[in-house]
Amino acid sequence: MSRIIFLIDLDSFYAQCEQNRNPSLKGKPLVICMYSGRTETSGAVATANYEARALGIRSAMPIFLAKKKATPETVFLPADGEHYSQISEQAMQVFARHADVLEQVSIDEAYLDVSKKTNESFKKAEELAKQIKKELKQELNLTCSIGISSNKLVAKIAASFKKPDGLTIVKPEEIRTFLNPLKVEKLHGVGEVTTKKLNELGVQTVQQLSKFPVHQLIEVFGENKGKLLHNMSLGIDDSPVEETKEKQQFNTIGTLKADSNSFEEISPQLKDFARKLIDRVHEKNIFFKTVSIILISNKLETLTRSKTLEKETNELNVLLKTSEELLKEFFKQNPEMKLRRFGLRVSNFVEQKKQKSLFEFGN
DNA sequence: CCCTCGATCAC
DNA sequence: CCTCATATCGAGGG
Repeated sequence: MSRIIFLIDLDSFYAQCEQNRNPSLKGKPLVICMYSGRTETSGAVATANYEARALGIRSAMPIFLAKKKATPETVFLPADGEHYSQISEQAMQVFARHADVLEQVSIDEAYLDVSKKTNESFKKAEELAKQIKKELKQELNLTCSIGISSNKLVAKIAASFKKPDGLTIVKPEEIRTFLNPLKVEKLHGVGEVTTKKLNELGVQTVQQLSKFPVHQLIEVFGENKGKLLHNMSLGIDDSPVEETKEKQQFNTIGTLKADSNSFEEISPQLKDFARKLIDRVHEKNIFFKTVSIILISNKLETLTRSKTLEKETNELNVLLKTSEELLKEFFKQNPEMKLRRFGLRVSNFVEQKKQKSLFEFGN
């Protein structure tokens, strides 16, 4: 029962979208930015196209730093999320036509289980991947990178192996050889902190990780992550490609005009965010039980405070009152703490209670 | 098993 | 002086 899994990644997606609606941008370094609105250049890079990456500009980089690296012809544009979402939906529809199961993991990435469609043949899988690339180019003028293997873990790494417009196939018998020489940080879920800890244990490569005693990994990283690291090092990942599921939380966060420890100064933003979240709650016809405030200090520490309600709700007033209380209580405990950013979250969603029909009532 | 909160990851 | 949104884990306390 071997599977064939694709991970498809749309290349520097936001930049491609912008270049398609304004072809004069083609060939130039292009940087798509999330501006925080505090100063002219405060914010971060969302996407840099390959010409901009050649200048050393990377996503998540502060905009002012990107500007230092930019050449005169470099173009900076604000992100237009609405537009990218629309294009993303169309791309996902192309993928869906060719998948047994489609799991969208972000605006520009999706896993496809194509085991049945390809009759478990990697030869057919390669043809299918080329067909998807062709349709994506013809219909939306987009390029993508595709990784193919027998599980999600390896498909994901394979997709990053050659970019942009790449296609990398790793058959089951090639997995160990493919993974062994890679640095541990190539594994999904191994970021800066985990890499540092592993390096301190003398583990740099996936091969070294595979030889490291699993019980010791569990001691250092806990039950779940320890086992996960061990399995990943062996190329083992049985997690299924699952139809994209409903979100379990909504949050929205923004940067304050100036650092503040005043409830009154933050209140307007709180109200604005509460309305935004309630709109989404109503759209999806759901109820939430937990309200959180998200606080980021001027020292960039993240704090959260939350309250779980007695009863689920979808009311603006309840959200407002609860989050206001949380924020007031926070400042009472931490009067000196200046906040740079502030946000709200609703979570712990409950299925909407349907009215029992009269018919059901009697039974 | 539930709640709270911080940490980590990665888009 | 560094965006925004989501999921998952673990510890600590019920």
